[in-house]
Amino acid sequence: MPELPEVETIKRDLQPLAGHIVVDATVVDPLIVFYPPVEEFQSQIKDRRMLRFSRRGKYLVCDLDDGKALIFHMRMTGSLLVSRDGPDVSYAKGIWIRLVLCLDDGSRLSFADRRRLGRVWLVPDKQQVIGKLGPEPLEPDFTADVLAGILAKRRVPIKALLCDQTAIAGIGNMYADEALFESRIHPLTLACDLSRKEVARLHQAIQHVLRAGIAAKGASVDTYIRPDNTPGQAQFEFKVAHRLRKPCPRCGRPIERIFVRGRGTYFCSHDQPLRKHAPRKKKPA
DNA sequence: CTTGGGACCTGGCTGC
DNA sequence: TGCAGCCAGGTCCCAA
Repeated sequence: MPELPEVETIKRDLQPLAGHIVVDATVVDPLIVFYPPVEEFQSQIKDRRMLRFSRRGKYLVCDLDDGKALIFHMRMTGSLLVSRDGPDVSYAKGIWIRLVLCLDDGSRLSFADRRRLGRVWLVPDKQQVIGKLGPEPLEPDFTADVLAGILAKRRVPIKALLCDQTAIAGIGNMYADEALFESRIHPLTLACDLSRKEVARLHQAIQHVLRAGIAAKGASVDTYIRPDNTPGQAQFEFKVAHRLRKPCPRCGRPIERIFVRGRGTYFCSHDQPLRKHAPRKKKPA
């Protein structure tokens, strides 16, 4: 499940491809090309130079020399793979290649996606795709005050809000659970009920778990793999995510799993207690 | 504004 | 052993 640290790792791994030209494109599975229609996609991407790779939330953006942008979203099981010599990656066992871009140096950039939920766009204006995203949690302007502003008045479980891409970009199920554990906040706490102290702790924790995830090159749970076909290591550092019934690193009690807005949520009910909602202030008459 | 459900997908897992 | 059915969760969309 590529989230911000995984997509950031992919982006960094793809930097060597910047400056290369797409000499041919093969859409193996038309389903993943969301825009434009497949024939147009294939003709429009051909002979374009890839200028630079960037990341916005969980989206990977490649600016092209004609002003358009090639955008990928991995959703649950997507990955980008670079192959230079040797057999085509599409022959590797357990890899589901949906799109292959052949580059001018003979290498290939392939989009693989087991569950076919991933998406690829080729658009003149990238804002069409990434325009509604919330702030980047690792940018300097994402301060504790900014986070407090996002949480204020939102009567939504904090876990759900952390995963809302229009509120904050890039956080998904795994890193939301990790950030809430680190800041000792129960996932069902309403966002508007968090104290100033808790918001400050959460802000710290969000940045810490994301940076740690990037440093470990992402978490290889399920199918996430780096473009060079090596796994990330962040899953070994998780304290609660995907650790059902394993001991809490703080208190030793078993990690539990509940559902918050339909999403499996791992946490420690002892270290992340649910306190009563703050009394709602009555408006002066 | 918020919640809930379904839809999209497939392979790994569970249970009979 | 085989097979049906459940489950994972990012995003969108519709209904209440």
